[in-house]
Amino acid sequence: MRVNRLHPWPDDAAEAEAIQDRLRGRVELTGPTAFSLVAGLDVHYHGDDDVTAAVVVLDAATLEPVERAVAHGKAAFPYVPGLFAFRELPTLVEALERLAVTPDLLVCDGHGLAHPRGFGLACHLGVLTGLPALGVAKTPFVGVHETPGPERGAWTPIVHEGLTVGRALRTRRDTKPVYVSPGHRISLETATSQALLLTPRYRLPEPVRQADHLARHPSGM
DNA sequence: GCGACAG
DNA sequence: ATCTTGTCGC
Repeated sequence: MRVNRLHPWPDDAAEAEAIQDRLRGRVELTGPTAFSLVAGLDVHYHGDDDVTAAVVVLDAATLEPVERAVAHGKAAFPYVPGLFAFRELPTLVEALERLAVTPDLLVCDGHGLAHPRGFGLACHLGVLTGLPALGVAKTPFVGVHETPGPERGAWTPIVHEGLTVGRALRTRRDTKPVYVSPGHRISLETATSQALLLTPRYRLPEPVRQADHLARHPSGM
């Protein structure tokens, strides 16, 4: 698939924040409620700044893999909480561009709206591709929330600066929750239901799990 | 001033 | 993210 380059690469944190503040206005919180080709994305780090980005596209109905792609590169920015997306974006975009199919939904490893400026990795990838996107993070970042009940499907709102920006969601019974937030062209409600639908067994959604596996073992096995 | 801080 | 053993559960 093709991905647009909507902005120049930032030289420092101030420029990166300015890009986030500008692109934030493009985020849409409504969109489709059902999907047929769902992509999971993840990045694996080696040594200091070598990265491998992986994308796995699954058939939403069966959760069977349809296509995979990987790309190797360098972390493109220093790690700064809140600017994390700039590390992985170029390599993730390269992997996406190697896909022959175009997915309907991107499931990203990190936050979307639940971000200090309301523009996490999932929002950034959504805006660059124009595709619906949601974020699933393994740890909370901004806002406050109660602990959801222990059963699969239980959730509580994440409230940041008076706004509900995401949900703490229990995807598996008695297992630490995940933190779901909209990225682009999706509602919080749909992001939550999709995250749950895509997680029939383990803690993390199947697309992200498989992308994680592929990023770690690009050659197979 | 000090600690915390997606991956 | 990554450095790392054993252990518990499916």
